[in-house]
Amino acid sequence: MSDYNPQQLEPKWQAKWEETGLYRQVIDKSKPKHYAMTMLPYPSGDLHIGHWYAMSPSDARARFMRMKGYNVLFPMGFDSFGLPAENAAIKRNIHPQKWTYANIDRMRGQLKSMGAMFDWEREAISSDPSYYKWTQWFFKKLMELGLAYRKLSAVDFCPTCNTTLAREQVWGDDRHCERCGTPVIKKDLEQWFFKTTDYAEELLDFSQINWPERVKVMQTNWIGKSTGADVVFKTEQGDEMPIFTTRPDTLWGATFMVMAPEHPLVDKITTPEQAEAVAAYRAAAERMTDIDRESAEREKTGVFTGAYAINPVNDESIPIWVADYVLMGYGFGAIMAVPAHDERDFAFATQFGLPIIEVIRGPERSDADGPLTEAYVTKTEGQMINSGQFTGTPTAEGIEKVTAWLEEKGVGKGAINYRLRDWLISRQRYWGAPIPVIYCPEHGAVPVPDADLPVMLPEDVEFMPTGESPLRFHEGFLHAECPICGKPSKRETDTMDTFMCSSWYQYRYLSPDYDDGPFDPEEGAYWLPVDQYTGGIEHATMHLIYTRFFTKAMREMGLVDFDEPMLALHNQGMVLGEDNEKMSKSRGNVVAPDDLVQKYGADTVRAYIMFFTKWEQGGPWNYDGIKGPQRLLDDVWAMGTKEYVQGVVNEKADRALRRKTHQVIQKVGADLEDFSFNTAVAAIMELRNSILESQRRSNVSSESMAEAIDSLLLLLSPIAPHITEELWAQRGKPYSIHQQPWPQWDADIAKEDTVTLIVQVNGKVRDRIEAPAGMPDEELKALALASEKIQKQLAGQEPRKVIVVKGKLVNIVK
RNA sequence: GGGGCGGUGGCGAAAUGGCAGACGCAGCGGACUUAAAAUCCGCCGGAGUAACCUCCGUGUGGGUUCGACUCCCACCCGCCCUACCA
Repeated sequence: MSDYNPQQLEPKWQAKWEETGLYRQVIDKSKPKHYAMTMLPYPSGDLHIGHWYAMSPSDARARFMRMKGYNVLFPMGFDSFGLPAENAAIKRNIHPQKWTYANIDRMRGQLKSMGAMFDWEREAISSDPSYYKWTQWFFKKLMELGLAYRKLSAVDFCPTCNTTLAREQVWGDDRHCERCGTPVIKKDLEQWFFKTTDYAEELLDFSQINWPERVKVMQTNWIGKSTGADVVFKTEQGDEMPIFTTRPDTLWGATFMVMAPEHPLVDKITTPEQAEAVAAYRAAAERMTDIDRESAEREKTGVFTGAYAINPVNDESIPIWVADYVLMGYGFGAIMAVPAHDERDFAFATQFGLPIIEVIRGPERSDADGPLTEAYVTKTEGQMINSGQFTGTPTAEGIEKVTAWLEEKGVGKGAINYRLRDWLISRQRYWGAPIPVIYCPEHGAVPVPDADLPVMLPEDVEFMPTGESPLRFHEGFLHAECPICGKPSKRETDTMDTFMCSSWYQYRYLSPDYDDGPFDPEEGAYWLPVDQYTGGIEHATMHLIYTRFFTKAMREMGLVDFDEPMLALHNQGMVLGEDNEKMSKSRGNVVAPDDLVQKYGADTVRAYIMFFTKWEQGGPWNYDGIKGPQRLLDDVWAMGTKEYVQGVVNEKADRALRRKTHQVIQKVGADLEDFSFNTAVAAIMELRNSILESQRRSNVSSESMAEAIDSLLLLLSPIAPHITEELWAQRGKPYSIHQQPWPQWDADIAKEDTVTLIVQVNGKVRDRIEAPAGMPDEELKALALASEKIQKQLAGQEPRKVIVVKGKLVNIVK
């Protein structure tokens, strides 16, 4: 028997798998398909332990499904456009392309060392012209559908990355850039957007997908649906001033109006006396960052415009103020303020001495209580007061009745608002897919004809952090002819958000070389949609919303006939450093998978990753802990290579080993089914322990021993694919273990023949009695009552009640 | 402020409302060894006890139940998301 040497046998089997095309995944209509996908990496340079943590359990799951009889597609690729490549170019004078593709080569090699079942012939690389041609084609299709448009607006801009960002890419309470952490600033720019808001309602519908509750909640909050009414106020001069409110029942309590500083009507309505103050306030608001503006703790600021609006429900004149707590980007950028029933309005009214009129009253309050000390905001309790003919109406009913009445009067209507914003996809960077548009002085924004796709990224550009795309300074790229009239025109020099590339990669995997469309429809008809997606929670409101939007848009394009891209989703957690902190080079707590593979072999690393914590939970790495799985594989190697010498067979021991074997087959299958990798490995360890004991005692038959070992190898093969393949071969079994069916378990063999009956008195365990399995409840009860210990507990008392839990437990209530 | 997730031995963790701590790491004792590592055997939540055993124990306090780590309510702590969205 030679020693277990993963460094030698892992590359050997990886080569054999490649040579024999073991993981080539092609259409096979005789089997049910299973499209499994794990989020693709950005080629940052090195595969880190987080990639292993995300990918190797996904691989084990895909392998398990394959053994269960599915034809499994499990592809891999690279999300290879993006800022780090360009930053490397600026810092170290390496071309982004060179940097990216060197990293891809390196990481592909590292991925192969993992021994995953990726079909590399389906590899998709988003920065390949053959890929981004179709990213550009999608852009054009979205334009055709009216789902892409260009708009001048105040957008989020990262001064470090020198580019605009989508709303989803601005994070945290200080509103920083998702990539580099710099607080963003606002800039007025003309940018391309996708109309994700067109699908807001559909995106709230999760009925067709089995996704984690957490992700659904995050997306739901992000989309932020509010139901209420649009109400048209008029200024005294007669300008219409629509507002959105979720509380039309509080209209009678509106004591002032507030407009966002950017509101277009501000200039028009401001009186000459107030003009200076308003102009100063607007200028100050403009200079302020979003952090200042959106800090909820900050005291409310604002300025009176001198103008008044007419409340359509009672014709009262109320002052119009400008304040930055009202945001231009939501609703109409103007609100009616009801200080009695809105915390923000209450704070503002208090600050500026504006009147507070109560129009909703709960049962616990009366006039004797004096003025309100805080806003009363309940939507479910209370009834309307001081509200004309609606006085006395309960709140919930009031909302409906007032809305209907507004509609009747023609001054408002029921309305829904979403917090979701359209997706800003323009980036002022080089290393991305160019937006395929030419600006003609006569025809405006003209899409590049299909025949001219892809719009190639030129290689010879200057990398300077100017805040504008380097493409703008590339004369050859910039100048083009209008596709319609041929007049000298200029190309769009912004590139697309890389989330655009990753919104459709699951389709490109199907046929990465296909050139008649984004994917081969034949492949699509078989494999789509993705059955099981896995990845980190951090993409809940970015990638996972974008890709859902994209699939819905692709449905409009007639490319797919389903509504959701990924039917099931499972999120893994995050591996932390040994110090329980997020891994980072500066903290020096980074775990290097290459070193671990070098030292222990990929199988041990995989097994430990799956064993050390609940997958969705994650947690700190522990270098000592890996010894557990290491010993497991050492033991497996020993039992797989050593000849078992059968001694005197003990029937009971023999049955016990077979029972354990079948119990573990059942357990591991169920655990892998629901991503419970840690308990699956633990169950395999239990089987290992039983086998070792049986070997020590030599008291089981060779057949039972062989069954146990062969089963263990099969159960372990999705987790540790190399060692199991090697031992399978050494045991004279046919290549490959990974093509074997998942072992069957037999309920009769798995069944215990005795049970430990737990006897409780008043819920406390007082005795344990060995009893034959399958004893009727009545007999169990008798057995329990006959127990000496129980008799002592009862001390002659008659039990008040006896509860028998089928075949398991008797609880005697004194 | 709002929403979500979590809190179990020294550590990572297990437990369809039914024996809390499976499985593993570390530790302790022993065997082997000149010695160490590796390996093997045993112990391993706390308190008491020579021992059999007994009592206590799943963040805290209540509740439901014959029975609660598990369900309900309130609170404390940690992490994540969100944050003047009218």
